[in-house]
Amino acid sequence: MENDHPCRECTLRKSGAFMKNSDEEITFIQQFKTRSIALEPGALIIAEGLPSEDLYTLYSGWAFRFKTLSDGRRQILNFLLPGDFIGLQEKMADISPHGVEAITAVALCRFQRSGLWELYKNHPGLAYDVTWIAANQKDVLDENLLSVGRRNATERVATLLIQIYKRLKVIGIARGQKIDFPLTQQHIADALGLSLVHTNKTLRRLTKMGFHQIANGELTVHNPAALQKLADYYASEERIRPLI
Amino acid sequence: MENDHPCRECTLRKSGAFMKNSDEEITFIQQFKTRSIALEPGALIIAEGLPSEDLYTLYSGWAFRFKTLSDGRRQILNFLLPGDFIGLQEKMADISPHGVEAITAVALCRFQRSGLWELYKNHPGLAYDVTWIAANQKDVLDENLLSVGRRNATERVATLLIQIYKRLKVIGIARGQKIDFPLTQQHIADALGLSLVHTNKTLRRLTKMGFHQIANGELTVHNPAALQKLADYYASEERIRPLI
DNA sequence: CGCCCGCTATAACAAAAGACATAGCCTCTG
DNA sequence: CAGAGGCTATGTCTTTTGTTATAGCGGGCG
Repeated sequence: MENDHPCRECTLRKSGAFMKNSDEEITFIQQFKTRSIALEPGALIIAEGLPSEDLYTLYSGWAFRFKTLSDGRRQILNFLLPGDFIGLQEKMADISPHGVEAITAVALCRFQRSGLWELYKNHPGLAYDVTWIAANQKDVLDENLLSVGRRNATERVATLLIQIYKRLKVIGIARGQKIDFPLTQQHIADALGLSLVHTNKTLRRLTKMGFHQIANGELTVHNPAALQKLADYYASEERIRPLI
Repeated sequence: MENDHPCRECTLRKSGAFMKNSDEEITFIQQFKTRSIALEPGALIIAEGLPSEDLYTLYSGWAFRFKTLSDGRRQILNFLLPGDFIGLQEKMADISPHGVEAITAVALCRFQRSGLWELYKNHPGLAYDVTWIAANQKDVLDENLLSVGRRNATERVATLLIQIYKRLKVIGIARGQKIDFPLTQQHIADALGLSLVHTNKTLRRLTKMGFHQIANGELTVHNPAALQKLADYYASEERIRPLI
């Protein structure tokens, strides 16, 4: 499996959504990367409460981070899309305080834990990028916390749809107003702190009002601007970000 | 105001809750620090949606990060206690996606924006610490998102009380089962995604059940273990963490 | 080919949380 | 020292969300 996806050829890198790295940095990232991994839909990438040795970049597919309460209630913390970095906090704390699960089939670039320190010592630019990524993930969580804490069900669902739509658009895997959409209503409910039934009703309502349509694993957003207004969602535009 | 709190003498550093730094690192931090700032209760430290130039460490007092929707609904993202680093994400994105407000009188150590790059270039250990801090803040947000998304009102309030109690205990400013507690019920409501009235009723219920008492700006936790169980809150122990 | 299972859909009812109204207490201030 | 304003407290009623039950659709598999 080695070098099946050389970083220099990385299609994500070529999408224009990510910052350019120097040749030297790409060489280091390539060497830092130990292998590629392919996993089935539903596979557990990191188990909640267990030590986790590795760092990953999600190369393709969808995944999510989650936490559960002892009686099984589950909260999805955020969705992971291509280009997202996985495992930062686990790296820092030995035991992962949350799990990570694949939604679709996913491809991951795996990095060795020990290489991180060398990255900090010899590649301050990349080190800065890692912090950038961590801070960015925090912003995403802030936005989710605002949704779950203060938006009603309709606004929450609208926010989720528009957020994902925009994230996919930036990395260039949207097709006009259509995107791939592998989430089940249960995923959406768990991410928004709603029950499955109420999520279903809310989605139906939005569809009836003409905002969107979900069919055959595809989401169509008919009027992104209107949806955004309904959601009261005006986060700053997705910016060009680092890719490790 | 310069050097009114020399880092080498920092009482936080001496509390044992934070990682030791080398002499050289402390010298750098001292030089990185431009001044100390004292603010009144209620002061706005960082405005939502405005550029923010600076980085801070909260030296004493309480503050909180927040976001608001356009109609005024406010979500408190997390509370900031002594030793917490402020401004990481703002640094990364020029415009702060959230505000920071003082609850009590606060003292802040201010750092110059430009120094951060030098920190990454010449002090990889400290750079690593900065990432550690960002990742840790993410874990705190994860926990809050779990609360707001999946815990009921009683569990949420219990979680908040026990969390703050433990955080203050670690930095050595608890007095047995008592801690200073400057939060109003409105702060608690805004942090937990509840209405003020419902927060009040929930707090009363917990007090009547004998779990805690709030009076004269002090919180007494009568039975931390029982409260923790009620909250279904079993986050890993607070660990020794870096201090910049 | 038929059955099971995962997912969506919907109705009826229950519970949790929110909204509104009102009151009391305390501190600050003119 | 009287009034205003911030905070806590509590009752009543409304709304939102959750729960339980049931049904249908479609794909995968024995």
